[in-house]
Amino acid sequence: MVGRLAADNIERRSGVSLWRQIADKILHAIAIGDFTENAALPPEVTLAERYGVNRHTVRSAISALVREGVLRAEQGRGTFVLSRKRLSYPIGARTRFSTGLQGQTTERHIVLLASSVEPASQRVAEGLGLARGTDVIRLETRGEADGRPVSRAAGWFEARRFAGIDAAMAQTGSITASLARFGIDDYLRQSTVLSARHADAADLADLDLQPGAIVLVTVAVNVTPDGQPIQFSESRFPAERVELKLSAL
Amino acid sequence: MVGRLAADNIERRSGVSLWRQIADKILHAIAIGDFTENAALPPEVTLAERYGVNRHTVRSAISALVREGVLRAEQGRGTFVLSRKRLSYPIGARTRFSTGLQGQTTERHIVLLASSVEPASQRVAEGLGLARGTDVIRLETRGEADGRPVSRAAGWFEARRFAGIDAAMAQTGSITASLARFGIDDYLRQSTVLSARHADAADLADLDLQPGAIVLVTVAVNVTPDGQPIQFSESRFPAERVELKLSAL
DNA sequence: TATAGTTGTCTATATCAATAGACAAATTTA
DNA sequence: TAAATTTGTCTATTGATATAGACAACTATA
Repeated sequence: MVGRLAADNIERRSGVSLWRQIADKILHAIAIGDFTENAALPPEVTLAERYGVNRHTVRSAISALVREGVLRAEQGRGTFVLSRKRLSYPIGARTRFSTGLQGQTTERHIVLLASSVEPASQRVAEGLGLARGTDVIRLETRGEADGRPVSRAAGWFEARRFAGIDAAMAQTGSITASLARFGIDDYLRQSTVLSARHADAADLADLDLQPGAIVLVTVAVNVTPDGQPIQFSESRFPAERVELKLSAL
Repeated sequence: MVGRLAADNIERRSGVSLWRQIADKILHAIAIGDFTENAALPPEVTLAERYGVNRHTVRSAISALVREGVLRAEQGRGTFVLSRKRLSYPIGARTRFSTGLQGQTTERHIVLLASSVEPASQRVAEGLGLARGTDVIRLETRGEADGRPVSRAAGWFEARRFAGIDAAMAQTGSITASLARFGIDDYLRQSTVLSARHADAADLADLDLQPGAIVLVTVAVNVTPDGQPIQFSESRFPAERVELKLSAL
């Protein structure tokens, strides 16, 4: 059994090249587990027939995925799958980065990329229940699991109340631990809004993606158990590596 | 104020044509509310400068969106926004199609596209807690709001227990009402797994999308209040028209 | 009623995407 | 070892994408 790559479904003159569409299909098949790690892809000629395209077009798709580190091609043998199934990232009332991926990865951590103080934009102010323009601290972070980037997030905190949270984050590598230093032992996810779009240039660089990739975007507010907003965040997840599992709240 | 279309972020030789990327950016800007209905887009020359492309490339993007019914171009005057902000589709313990969109739309309904009886696949069987191969009824539906398709779903029900649910659905146009005929007055969302991918040919046709569009995909299990699985479903939402709002359970 | 600003159309050219065919190079199998 | 299978490379051709420039057509306004 060679995996279930959908029959045709290829759109011409769509603004998306055929090789990119085929690469997406292969990525998706791997992501949902149709190909296990090290499994062989069907030969190029077979794929070309299945999609109704020229063999060279299939080769373009494959070589893009080889560049991305998803496939490995071996002359005379075949083309093999390197990456694994998508990670399942839980989202619920007590969404935490590290605990959520336990069991699926051997190692995970958060890197603080940058931090700054800035006046709250309209949506940040709304989310945190502050006046627009109030000083807030922005933390830019990247989540990594087994060496692969799995999330890219910006978090905003009221500057007056959480002065120094950037330093705490740099030290501890954990939002939860950093908030604990400000007397916050527990917090809940109040709201999450979810959307998807093509990765932009920043996403491509931060998450090590190739052009044309899709990112899942969550915009969320975390509150203390008594309902006080403490964090507004926007996170981006590479759709080809991560799915979101909505857990009971 | 002309709206905040992101500065550049255009990727060349990415497999996605420049005009498609620019169309996506305009769609996104409209979707998040940067342009209100009837607002004028910046002139073509301005957009071309902003993205660092030729005016003709911008025109390709715009004409694609005109074909999609998102924009209206008027010679001598400008190009104007027709579509509105994204709908916000709530997902929670009591996710229901109709009630969820109340207040955002004046009209919404579900169309039954097709139904069939089939042996349960591995994942359907797992979701419903049945043996693989058990007969299940599949209902293919499309959700529409104010005349625009907003969702495309497949739902699976155990055939023995819910014999005739296809007729009920055709009559009532409501899953909730159909389940009521089988003595199910309440049901809860047990699990939801969320992902995103490019729309395939079926999605394009069913949801009236253009190639290159992105769909949000949810795979969910609904259960009775005492935890008995009754429905397994896979839904697809056009990311350019819908965002998902995860509500408290 | 000019004039400036905007979209629409045309021609020409260069580059990317896709097809077609042939054959080389490496690996596995009979 | 020979044959079959599979990936790698090359040449050539066609159509879609993107750039460039010029000017027409229409609208609003000074």
